[in-house]
Amino acid sequence: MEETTTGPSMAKAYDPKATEERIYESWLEGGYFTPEIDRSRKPFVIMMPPPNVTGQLHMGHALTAALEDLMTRWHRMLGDPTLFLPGTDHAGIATQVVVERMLAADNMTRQDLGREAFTKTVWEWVDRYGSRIYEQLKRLGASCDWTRQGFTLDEGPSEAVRTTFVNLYKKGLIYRGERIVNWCPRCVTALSDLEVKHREEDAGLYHIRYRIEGGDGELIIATTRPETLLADTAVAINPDDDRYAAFAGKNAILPLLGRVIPVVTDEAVDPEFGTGALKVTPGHDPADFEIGERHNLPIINILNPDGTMNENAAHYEGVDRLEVRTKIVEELDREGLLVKIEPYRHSVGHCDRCDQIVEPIVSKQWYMSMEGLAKPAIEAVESGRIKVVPERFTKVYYNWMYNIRDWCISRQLWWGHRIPAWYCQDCDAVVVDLDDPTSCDQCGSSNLERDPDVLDTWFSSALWPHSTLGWPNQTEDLDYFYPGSVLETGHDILFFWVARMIMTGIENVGDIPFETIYLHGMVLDPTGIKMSKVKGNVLDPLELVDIYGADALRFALTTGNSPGNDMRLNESKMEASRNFANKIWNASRFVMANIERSEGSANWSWPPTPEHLEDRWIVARLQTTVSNVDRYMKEYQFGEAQREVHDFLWGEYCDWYLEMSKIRMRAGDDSPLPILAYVLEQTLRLLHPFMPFITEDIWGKLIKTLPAGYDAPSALIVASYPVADTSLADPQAESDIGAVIEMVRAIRNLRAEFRIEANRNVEAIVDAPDIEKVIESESAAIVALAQVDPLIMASGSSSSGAGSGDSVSLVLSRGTVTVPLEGVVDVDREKARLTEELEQIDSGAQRLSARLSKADFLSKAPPEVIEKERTRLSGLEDRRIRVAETLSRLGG
RNA sequence: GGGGGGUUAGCUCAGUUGGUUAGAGCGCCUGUCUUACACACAGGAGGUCAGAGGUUCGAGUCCUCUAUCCCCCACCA
Repeated sequence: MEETTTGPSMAKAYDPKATEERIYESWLEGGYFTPEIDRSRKPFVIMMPPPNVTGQLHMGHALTAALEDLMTRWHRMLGDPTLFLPGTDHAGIATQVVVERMLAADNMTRQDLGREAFTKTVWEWVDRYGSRIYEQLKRLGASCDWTRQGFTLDEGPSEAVRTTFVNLYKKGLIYRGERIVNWCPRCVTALSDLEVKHREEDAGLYHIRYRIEGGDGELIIATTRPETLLADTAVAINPDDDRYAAFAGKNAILPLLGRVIPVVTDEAVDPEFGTGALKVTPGHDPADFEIGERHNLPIINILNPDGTMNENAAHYEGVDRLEVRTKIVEELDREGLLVKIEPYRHSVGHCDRCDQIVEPIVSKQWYMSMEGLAKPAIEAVESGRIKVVPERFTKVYYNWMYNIRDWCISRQLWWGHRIPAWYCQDCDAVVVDLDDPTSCDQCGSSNLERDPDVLDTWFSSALWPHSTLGWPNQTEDLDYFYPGSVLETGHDILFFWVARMIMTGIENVGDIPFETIYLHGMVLDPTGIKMSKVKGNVLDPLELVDIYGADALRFALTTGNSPGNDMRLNESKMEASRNFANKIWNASRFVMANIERSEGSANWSWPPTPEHLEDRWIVARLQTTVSNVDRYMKEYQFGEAQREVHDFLWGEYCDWYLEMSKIRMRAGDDSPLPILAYVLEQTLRLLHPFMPFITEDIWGKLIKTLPAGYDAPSALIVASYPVADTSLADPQAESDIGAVIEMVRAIRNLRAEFRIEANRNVEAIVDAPDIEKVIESESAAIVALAQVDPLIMASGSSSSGAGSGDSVSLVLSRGTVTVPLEGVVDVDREKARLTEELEQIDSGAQRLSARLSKADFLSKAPPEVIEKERTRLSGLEDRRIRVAETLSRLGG
């Protein structure tokens, strides 16, 4: 029997676990995630940044998914054909490192397995874990088109990679060159500049003696990497440095090895730094490499790929370079060649993936020439064809793009897209083609060997917006869905990914890949530190989903979210979000239980016409909310849009309208019910992009209770998003109910202040001539909500009650309410309170009248502002009179 | 060395064409298990919007400087 009052299938608290999976299944069954190509409509397209194929969902993914799904669902409800395309990245180094680690547990290396067996092992790994991240995205409610999911190593994207490589090679924009690169000795591969993270570290600045050949003097050089002296091929000084001018053109003798090396002069040497003399190591320092080129210096490489010294390092062969540093310093010291070691803090490059210190080495790698590609990509943003949200990141983008350097795209890995270049073993030809060549196109030899390297994993990511749609083939998808709408991602991969997509998109397809770039901030832990596995401060999104529900996690991630701004996530935000979900649940339970209790909805007209003042009020408030949400959504201010819905639902619908409706229904008037249902129905639509599961679940229950003529989809996900109806705006109702609310609050305030027992009603005398009718028509609400009994209108009574000292009056913006409280009012205290209020009114009025008497203000401020201020002032003056009257009645 | 961002209530943060007395959540204080919800309800305290100048009739919001924290980029050994 209790069930009839609480709804048959609704528990007292919302249970996400019992709901989410079932709802997601229903969406999949409905096929709502797959758009229908409709040439008459512009589609809304988001490509999800592909997570690592063997990865696990972390908070960054959760934020990405929440924001992207929010936009996707909103556009779907706006009626746009909507594509949210999911996919995964083979993540070259990252994945290879994981599998290598697994092998290491069995004391195996990838070399033990060999290339073929190793890649097979990685593929097994991918087969095993490749769908895990998809399952996790589904748990968050991401409404991705799973029929179009992609993987960077799939046939299509691979064809795109090869086509791009071949095209750019033939245009001369991809080339092979021997130059200095960042080398990770742990990953045993070259890295791009972006994959090197610089970090300040305390180290030493070693001052070493280099004797001049012929015994006439010495040069003392300062270095942070003394071990590289083994590869020195010169010493350099600034041409204008008088101190060392005598040494220019002479030879120095390399310490320990005794090699004779020239002393060269070069502008790059800063006389202010260290001693002003520089050891030149073209093989292991980028700046030195350039000096070497200018002076034709030989290049010596002293490192093996794994970071140990090679045969060029004499007696240090086989020893790791960091160990050599210690040893060589000892040796120099023994030989009297070490002058001193200064403590020195400088930035050291580390591998982005494994954090090992990277070493610059000279090696032959493949490069992509960037300047020409960057130009149209810069133009696309400058012209506004691509919009960046927030706008400030355009500056960061330009800075990088204008100073862009060629991109090292080859990696000495096995996991990835193998470079489609063959080297003829009988001549020096390089064959690059779409199809695997069988013979050399120069000499005809069939003795070809393929380049062993693979491409940087970001090469395939860069093609993502078009490779997933079928490019290089002219597919219907490519034609319809390209360019995409929004590229949403973290600002940390603006260069790695976003900039490169723009460049390759324009190059390959001839058009920008997306119209808007939305960059979100980082998710920080409760103390403001970026979450990272290494630091162990990660909150696991899936664990939070288990505890609070997916809706609560998504809602928490978009609470107060502002584009580009980092945000901290903590449990209290999760709780607040869960509580909000529960609030909706219970309000819905109330509405549905009452529909069931009454005769049902068969006789309702739909949508209902609000007639009662309260109904007109909540419907008008709904319109305001709808139009605010619409504005915020269009401006990508999702945090604000969400707050708008939250505040309306909790602060107006639940706190006031629902409470007011109870009073009418208790009196046997069920006319609020259609309005309750209607506003709830609209609010569920508004809220759906932010909390998809619970809104869909309630929707399914609610629409069953609506009248037969009700016409809307059975699934909220494809219902239309509310549009503000200006004919329902009602400033009068907003103002009138606003006055009623103010009055109820005033009386509650007095009750609390004077500790009136909960069950004791008070008498209230209302003096508000201009809204007397409103108060009378709302008397039932005031009586019930403020526990007033009786409610006396001052004009209709002798106002005798208001004359006694044992009463307290509150002056409101549109009237006065007086509550006689015999025996509880401290007259002196009350007088003090009123006096204080009078002072506040006076100071406010003074400020206002000062402003209003200024000629400048009157002549320069817009008329509506002046009018507003005038109204305010007259309001204050009214109040002042009423407060003063009350005070004088108390004998003050 | 360059660039960007932050500094608003005890805490975490909103506040986007400059315009009433600057908001929310959490926390705190006082009441209440009032038949939707104690994951709740009612009431309350709490802010010279980092500091100093400036522009303006009017500044949390625009400009300059200062302090402080964070992030990014950069081949100075």
